[in-house]
Amino acid sequence: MDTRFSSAIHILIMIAGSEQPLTSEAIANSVGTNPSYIRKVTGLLKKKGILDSRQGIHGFSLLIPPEALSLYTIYQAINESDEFHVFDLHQNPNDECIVGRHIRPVLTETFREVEEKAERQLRQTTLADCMEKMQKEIDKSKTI
Amino acid sequence: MDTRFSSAIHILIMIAGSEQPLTSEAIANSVGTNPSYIRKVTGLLKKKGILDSRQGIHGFSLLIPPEALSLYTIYQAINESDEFHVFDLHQNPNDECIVGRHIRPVLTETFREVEEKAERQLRQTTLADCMEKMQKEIDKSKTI
DNA sequence: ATAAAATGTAATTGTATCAGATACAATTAC
DNA sequence: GTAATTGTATCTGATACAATTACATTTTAT
Repeated sequence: MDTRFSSAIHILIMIAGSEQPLTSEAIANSVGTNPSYIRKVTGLLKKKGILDSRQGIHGFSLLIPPEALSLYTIYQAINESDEFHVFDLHQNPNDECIVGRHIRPVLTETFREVEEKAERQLRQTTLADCMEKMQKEIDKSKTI
Repeated sequence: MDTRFSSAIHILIMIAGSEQPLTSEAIANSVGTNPSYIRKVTGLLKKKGILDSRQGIHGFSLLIPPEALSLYTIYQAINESDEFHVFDLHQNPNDECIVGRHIRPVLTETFREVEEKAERQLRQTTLADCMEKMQKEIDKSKTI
């Protein structure tokens, strides 16, 4: 199970919503994992210019405003890829068979049509949208 | 890499397009894998009522017309799940932290919105659509 | 009936990937 | 200079998929 994307959103919501600087240990405590894992994920986000951090006593800071940070950008950072793929193609279709010879472009195009729909939704959802949803959840829990 | 969905579509195009009965060995030859793997995949498709097969000399036969067989149905069969999931949630967010306490519904809802877009496209794409695309590929290769 | 052919199924191995954990070097703030 | 914290590498355990092998079961053909 790959939960890095899920964890990344959690991490970014924390960083975006905190006034005082957070340590990887504090974040790990909330995410429910260990500090090293947090650093691994923040390292990926840093590579993409999403956040900044420095060694020593410092903490993490967002470089992109939540309203401008799409989930797609986060996903790309985590997967270290500019392409968004949900489905994998089988690798050795046999060219000697007519189906094996022509299946690749069929699947590539068909899968792309599906992935494109998901990608569009990821592009138009921002970290701010997630933070807004979370605020509603918090409000909801208070009134009950 | 999970290529069962990709393989399943390949298998079903072959079965749908063949006049004479196919063996798992013949299918395996085209997909580029081994007969046992084909039987594992066809076994899943059979469970869902997508195709039929019998031991002995028989072959495989489609039970659902290609025009009525959506990729979503195939995906469900392969993954043995009625739910369509692209993203996994991290498992141990800490309830003692306000973010950890409320992150689950936020991510569940956000991911569902993305998955729903992909799901819709999978539902409205049929095996017949894939076969049509393949015919176009075949025609294209003939004219060149 | 018997043999051949084919699927059904289980078990094993190889391989890749992810999460968890630990350790330590590098860097910064005080 | 010291303490705190990130950066990074490594190791382990868990999980999942593909490939392979083997064999039981069932059906067809002769």
